[in-house]
Amino acid sequence: MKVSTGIADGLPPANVFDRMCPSRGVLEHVTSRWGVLVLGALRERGYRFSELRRRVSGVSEKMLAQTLQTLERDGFVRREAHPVIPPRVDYSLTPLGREAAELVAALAHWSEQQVASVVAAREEYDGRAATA
Amino acid sequence: MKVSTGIADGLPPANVFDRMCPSRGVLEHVTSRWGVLVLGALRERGYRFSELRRRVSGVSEKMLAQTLQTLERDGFVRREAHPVIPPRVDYSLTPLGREAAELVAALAHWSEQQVASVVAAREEYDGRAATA
DNA sequence: CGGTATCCTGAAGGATACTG
DNA sequence: CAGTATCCTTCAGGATACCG
Repeated sequence: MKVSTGIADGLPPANVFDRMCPSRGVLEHVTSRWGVLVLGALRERGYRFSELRRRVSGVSEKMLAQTLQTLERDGFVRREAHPVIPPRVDYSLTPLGREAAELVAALAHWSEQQVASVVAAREEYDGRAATA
Repeated sequence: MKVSTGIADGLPPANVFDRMCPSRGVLEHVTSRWGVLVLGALRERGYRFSELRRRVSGVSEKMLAQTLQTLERDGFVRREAHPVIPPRVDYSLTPLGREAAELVAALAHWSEQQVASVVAAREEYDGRAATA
């Protein structure tokens, strides 16, 4: 255990982005690589930790835990730990988290709609670049 | 100059995210650290390179150039180089880019609105964490 | 099961110098 | 002015091992 980087010791951020406007940090969290995917999954229903791990393909335990902690700390995700054996922890969206998830989903949905246009634009660009 | 990493040689992406759904790449670009800020600035009006550099505080020449190239390649930004001395290059949004900018701005705006709630949630969380 | 702790690497990105 | 080239640092994040 090294000294503290800030926040809750050893936990997620405390990075350089924090020097920018604070809303930027919020944006960072919800649009982060795993943030979008976790919010996207939780938009449908609540999930347990390992359900999420399978649902969000490719995420490591570490990053899932970290992402969930960040989103929980920001008030977007509610964590319910059931004191049973084996342990069972449920994650779901708070009302605030649902708003975030809807906005992110809108952006993600738009991205899917426009992906063809973007690919076309890229080919046109690459074509010009090669010719030039 | 090393071998090619893919795209237009030495240029921006070709990263691991590309293995995910392609719309993910689009999302990445528009929500990237400098992507949001550049789109945000260009939403108001067109800018020249060094105007943008001053407008988007903290961005390095390298990252601004890279961000603009990525956004241009995706078809979000139009680049107009005027063959004069000294050189003059204008950047502006394409219609597609404007759509992206509006959605990102919506998310950014929401983040600003909710920043107080988020900070409150964080303090509550940190308080519980410290007590526990 | 649901995590945490540690180590390590690859990629993002800043600083600086140079160019058409 | 509007970039490109190069070097170098920082850090997100994967692999692995371990714990309540």
